[in-house]
Amino acid sequence: MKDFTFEQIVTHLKTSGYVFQGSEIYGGLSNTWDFGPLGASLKKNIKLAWWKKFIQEDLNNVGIQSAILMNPEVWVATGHLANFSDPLIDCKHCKSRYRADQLINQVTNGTVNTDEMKDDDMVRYIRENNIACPKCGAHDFTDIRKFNLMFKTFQGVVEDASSAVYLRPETAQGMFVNFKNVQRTMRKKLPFGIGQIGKSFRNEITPGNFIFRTREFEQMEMEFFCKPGDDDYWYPYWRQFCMDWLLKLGLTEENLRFRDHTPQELAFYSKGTADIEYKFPTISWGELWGIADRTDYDLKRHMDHSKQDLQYLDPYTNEKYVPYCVEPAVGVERLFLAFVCDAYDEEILTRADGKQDTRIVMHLHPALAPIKAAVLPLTKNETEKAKEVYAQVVKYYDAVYDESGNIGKRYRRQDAIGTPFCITVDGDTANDGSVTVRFRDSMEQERVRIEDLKEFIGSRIEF
RNA sequence: GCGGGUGUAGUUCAAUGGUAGAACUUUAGCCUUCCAAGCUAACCACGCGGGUUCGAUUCCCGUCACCCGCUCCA
Repeated sequence: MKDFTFEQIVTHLKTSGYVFQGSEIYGGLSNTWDFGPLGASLKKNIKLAWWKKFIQEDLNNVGIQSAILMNPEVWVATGHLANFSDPLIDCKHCKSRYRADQLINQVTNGTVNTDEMKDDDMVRYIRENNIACPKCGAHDFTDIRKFNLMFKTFQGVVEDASSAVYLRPETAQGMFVNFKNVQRTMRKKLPFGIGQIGKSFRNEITPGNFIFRTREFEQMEMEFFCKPGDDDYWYPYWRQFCMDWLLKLGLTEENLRFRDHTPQELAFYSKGTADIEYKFPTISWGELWGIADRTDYDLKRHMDHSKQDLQYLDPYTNEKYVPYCVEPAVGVERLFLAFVCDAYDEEILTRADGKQDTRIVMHLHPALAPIKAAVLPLTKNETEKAKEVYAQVVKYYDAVYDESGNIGKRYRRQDAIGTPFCITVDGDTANDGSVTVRFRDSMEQERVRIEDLKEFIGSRIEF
């Protein structure tokens, strides 16, 4: 029924104070985006909503905030330092780009084990076996160019190898390396989860689709630890929990689906991985949320490399074991985009004079709306009273005050940015102490006493 | 990174080898007063840097950014 293009929605976000191009006055910087006042508020609300359901309201779970910069050994342990760099080669003839290991695997049908090969070995293998470009058949490849997906920088004043550090490519490792700290200080028994929200950085080869894939992004991840075997219960549990959360916040069911990874797709350490995908306008299905059964892979790797014992002593059975872990990981910007795409609508209205005009409305869940309420004096006679009401409302909720233009225009402005409630102060307000609340979605109105506004709004932004 | 396309006010579109017009938006005022009305003003642009030229927004080169295709994933 709704049929808008991705571009339409992006334009609206850019022109209404949600998202700006990064470093715009300097001509921008590729694939960087800044969040304006509304975008920052929406992001904040998404994160609050996640934290509330996944951490605050869940007896088992706790939240942390770990450092972006970590000891580089962490990335040795996880394999990011070795494997996160793709060995890329280009065909000089037709300019196609391949991953050297995949090219060899493809041509040899996997009979050659590239895992053990170094870059030079692969280049030599390609040359000696006269491997041709699958596209154009030429035998003219560039050397391998390493493309490490981790951002590298230096800590301290000296830029040498010993001071190299990396911006984390995922927040997960902050949870794994703090497993013992959290378990001990919070006196946690299995099962329990550690969650966090924070920025991650990946030097993606191909970012794009607006804020869908960027090199700097924010993740909301949880590592849920349980007894080996119990993951058979918890993996589907969290898989469904994440979906329910999205539905509760108003995403359209038809635009959501699970995509379970096939056995061939699974990372070797994973017992199961499911993506929750969202159907974006124009760009269609894209991954929103990954829920993975990571077994004991990460903790074991860290045990090996750190020489620390990360086993859990089960107080009921006195068994010692390395917990299994289920990880729901979601990108904030992607969620942002999904919520906004789902909420965007243009309605055709017929005006009093018979002319038609278009109302842009963002039907965001009130819990997510960047501005909860706009306080509007009906005429300039009510500005003083309206400012008083505004001062009361803004103590509890994100609110704006607007007195410019006629009342209908001000309603429309709020519709376009997704404000669920407009509070209109009129001539009667001073006498009866009440205001008109106008609803974004239905455009209906209700009279509310000023002292009831806090509860009135509060009960409607709950989810 | 490679190939293809695009680049004029905040937005959507014009025009032009002699430095740009409009609509909507925004701001102020009048009028009206519960759904983008009307009137009067104001503000605002040739992505950036070179070259050719007496003169470049226009032609050429480079660069930057965005969009579409090849890889990855939240």
